[in-house]
Amino acid sequence: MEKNMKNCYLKIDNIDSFELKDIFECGQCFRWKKIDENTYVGVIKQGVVKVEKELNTVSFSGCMLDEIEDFEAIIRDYFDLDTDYSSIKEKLSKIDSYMKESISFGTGIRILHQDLWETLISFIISANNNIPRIKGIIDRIAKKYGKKVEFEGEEYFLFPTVEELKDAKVEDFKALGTGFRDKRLYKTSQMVYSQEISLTEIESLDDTSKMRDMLLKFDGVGPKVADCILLFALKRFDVFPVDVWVRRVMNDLYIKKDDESKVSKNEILKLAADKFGSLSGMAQQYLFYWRREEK
DNA sequence: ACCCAGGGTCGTC
DNA sequence: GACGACCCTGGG
Repeated sequence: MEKNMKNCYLKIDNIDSFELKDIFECGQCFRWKKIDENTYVGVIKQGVVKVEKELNTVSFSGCMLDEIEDFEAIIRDYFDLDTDYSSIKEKLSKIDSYMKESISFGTGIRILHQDLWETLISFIISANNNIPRIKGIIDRIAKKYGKKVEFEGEEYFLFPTVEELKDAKVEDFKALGTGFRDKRLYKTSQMVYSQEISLTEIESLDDTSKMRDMLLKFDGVGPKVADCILLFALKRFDVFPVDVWVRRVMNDLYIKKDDESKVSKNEILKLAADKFGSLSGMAQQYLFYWRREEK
């Protein structure tokens, strides 16, 4: 282990609504790896974390930056442990039988509270892309620019800080296999570094639509990516990111047009707002995961 | 070998 | 406000 890292450990008993597969494979995050059914290892902002679940007990073993003071606080925040998912699921289940079924499928989902900078870059990469490739690109960025951490005999790389990524040029991004997203990643990195748009300021806002307006100023951030950032990094549970899968599931279940590409986004958003209201983001994750995983 | 789609966005008309 | 282009990779 490196000198400026330290080992941390936390065990939580009687945990509710917490299934590893549901949390890590519902499409919200890209840096968690399955070791076996009961074990995942991932890289978060402050270090490498191994999560193991046995019955209703979850343990977290971390190799974390020395500067962190409260491992438990970091874990509780990242895994959204202070939100009552039982009551959310209960409310959503009452809406209709489709919600009930999607929730019973993804009953252990939690919306992670991920780092804003990392989420911004990750979801710019996600545009017109598939999940395995997105993961590969992020891994290569981390390996080239991020800090190396050794944990249980394996090498991991933290996602690079703004400072660590500021010298990456368009060609550097291109060389990592980002394709046409190279310019967007470069521009956005520069905008963040120069504080042309301040991430700290975005985080300090409480109005969701003002946050969205600021996010939309970054190159490569359109409505869908902005909503994903709002949901996965800024804990705005009222947003409803619409992608091909969500369009598909919403059309199949509720709108029922012959050609799903003819369904307007506004139609979907209106329906979601009416049905799910302030819990739209949660509903979106259950539906997305259900539709993608369930054949 | 060929075609298609993937957690969309951008530039142009 | 609609429409095509876009890097690359895996799967049919």
